[in-house]
Amino acid sequence: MSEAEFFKALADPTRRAVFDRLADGEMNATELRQGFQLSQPAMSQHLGVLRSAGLIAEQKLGRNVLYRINPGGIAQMHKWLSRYNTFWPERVEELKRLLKEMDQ
Amino acid sequence: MSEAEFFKALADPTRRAVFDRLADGEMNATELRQGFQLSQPAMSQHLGVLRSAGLIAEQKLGRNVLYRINPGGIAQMHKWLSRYNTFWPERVEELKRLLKEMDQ
DNA sequence: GCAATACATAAGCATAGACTTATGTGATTC
DNA sequence: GAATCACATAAGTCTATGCTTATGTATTGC
Repeated sequence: MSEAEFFKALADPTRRAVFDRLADGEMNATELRQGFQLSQPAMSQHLGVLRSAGLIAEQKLGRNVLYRINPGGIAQMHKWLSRYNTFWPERVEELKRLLKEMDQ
Repeated sequence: MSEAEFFKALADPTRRAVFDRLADGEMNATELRQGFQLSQPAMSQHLGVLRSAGLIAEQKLGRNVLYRINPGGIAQMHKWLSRYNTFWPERVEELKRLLKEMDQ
């Protein structure tokens, strides 16, 4: 996993959609493929890229493989972004929003 | 500027380096090219991509064009990332850090 | 154990993208 | 106003990438 590999991984719209779908809950490759007009190998390759980038994690369960979001990947992105915090004027508003959200 | 075009724009290591360099202060294309082993058109094309993605802004000054980071691009990235805040365990720590930083 | 299932891997193809050289365009300098 | 400067744009090349079909490899069910 390189420094900012997640950019290349998420540059593809299909992989973004997969990632987004996994955000709703862990899933195996076959379930993930529902709704996508994609061959099984294509999905497998996409999952491989997301995994190499550290964005998702996998867990073998029998002949199935369960995929889920890897929180570390999210943290990586936040870390990268934090370098540019000074350029983020909405920062204070966002903080307020997050804090309010956390109080619920 | 599409939904998440910034991913494709920053998927390229050269463009990330350019973006990073602009974070230190606004610069024109010729100054930006210093230290990069790149032809002038290549740099111009990279800047075009970053601009289309909404990551940088440009300002014509005579025959020079001054480039700078577009804060809106940073905000866009944060907005995209915020969808996955629930997967970010370091979130609370990060918030604390930001708040402490803001107090200074 | 044999067929089926759930995946990964291999190989090939077609398009996208990053680069080059060549050229165009507007601003400056003399 | 002619040369120069600071860029953008055009066109072509080469590699990366996303897809396909074909095949390999565990695991499960009967």
